[in-house]
Amino acid sequence: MCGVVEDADLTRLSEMAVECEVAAGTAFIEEGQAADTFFNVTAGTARLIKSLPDGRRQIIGFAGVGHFLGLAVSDIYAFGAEALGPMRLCRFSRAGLRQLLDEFPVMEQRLLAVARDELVAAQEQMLLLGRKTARERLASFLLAYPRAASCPARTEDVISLPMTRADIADYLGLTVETVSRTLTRLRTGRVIAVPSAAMILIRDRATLASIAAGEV
Amino acid sequence: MCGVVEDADLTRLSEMAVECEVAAGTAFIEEGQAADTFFNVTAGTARLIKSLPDGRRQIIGFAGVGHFLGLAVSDIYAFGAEALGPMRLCRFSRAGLRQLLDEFPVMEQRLLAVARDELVAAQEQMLLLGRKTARERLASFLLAYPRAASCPARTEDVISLPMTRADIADYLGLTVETVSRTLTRLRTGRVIAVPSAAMILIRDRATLASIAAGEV
DNA sequence: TCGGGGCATTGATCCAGATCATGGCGGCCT
DNA sequence: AGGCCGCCATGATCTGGATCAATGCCCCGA
Repeated sequence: MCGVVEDADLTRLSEMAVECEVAAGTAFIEEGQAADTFFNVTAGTARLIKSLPDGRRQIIGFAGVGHFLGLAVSDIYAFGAEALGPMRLCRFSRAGLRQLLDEFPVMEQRLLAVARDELVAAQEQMLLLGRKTARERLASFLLAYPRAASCPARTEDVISLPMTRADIADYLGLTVETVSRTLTRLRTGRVIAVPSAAMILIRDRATLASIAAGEV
Repeated sequence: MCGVVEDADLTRLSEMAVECEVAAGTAFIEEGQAADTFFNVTAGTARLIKSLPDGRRQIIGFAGVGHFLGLAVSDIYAFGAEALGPMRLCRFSRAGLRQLLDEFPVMEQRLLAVARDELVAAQEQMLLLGRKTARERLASFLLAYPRAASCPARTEDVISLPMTRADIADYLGLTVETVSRTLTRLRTGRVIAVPSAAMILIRDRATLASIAAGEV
């Protein structure tokens, strides 16, 4: 689970934290390992991954600045986390969380609100993964990602993607090839522009929204 | 969002509730409508549905006895709910919830725990919908459904299904035909038995678990 | 400036599961 | 008891996206 808290609490939190940096690509949470610590992202973005034994992987989300990671339900991490690029993290013990929650009861409400938001997002993603076409998935992603990411793009219609095509594919339940082809078709259809691989411009938001909703 | 609370709170809750019955098939929560009330299931099971404009639907979960429904994040229901069979419900105003939470601060913690459990389940379902084959999806469903449902089957290996094949299909992101064929193959392979359409026996749990994990 | 390695794109072919079509069964209502 | 209707099973065919296979491009380091 991950989420955002207010600055006031973050200050108090930081007193209990150990700051650390991780290099690009580092897997700093491993699915199935003992969940003794949790993290707050202070710089960079992580991909959150669930895997099958044969290597198939599903990215269940991306965690940007401010998000909490590793607040597992059980004693074991339900998913892994890997740095998309260089990251900065604050590391806490789970005991520290209990202490903080006792100190700031309002935190409980905040965590609940965050969990609900994530649940809503997860339910939307189930609809996407279960019933949408590749084209609809990409359109939905391009519309929803900027909101989900903590650092929105420079303008409304410029999307800066810190992840690779393979990550997008694993997030949308597709293959790299299909993501690439589908983006090309959206580009050909003048719905988006792709000045560089990591940057996408929305040229026709209304059409993109229609596609995302399955109306085209 | 839905979940289970303790008897003590349920007693207090019931003082604020309006009991009501709904017939099989009734859509008692409509996706997109104003979320002014919420419900607690006291008998029966509901399917929770998200739909696309053209009629495609994804069932995001099943809510059995004890589950809360309609605790929307926004003022609008994020998904609909329909009775699988005749149901009994307790109806509350959202104002009543605020009142209850103030009265029992511990409720907040409970709701958080419930939301987390559902989030974990939702993430597991994302892996299923994004990356598993039809066979793996059915195996996972047969193993996970009895735990998710509040009323477990008579014995460990007997699963009683209150929903149709179409519901299972919409839950697993498949078609009715694929669900039917896949169950037939599992039956032929002696992994399960299907004495009647609504009842499934697990004959080889170990194999079913291997299939669900993607090892076969 | 050049070379190499990791992305990304694009093309050709394949296949799991969707779609289309039919028949059978079981429960329920009259 | 009979008939009807909704659900389930199964067969035939189709197809969106996966898989297999090159090639291109960009960035970075020496």
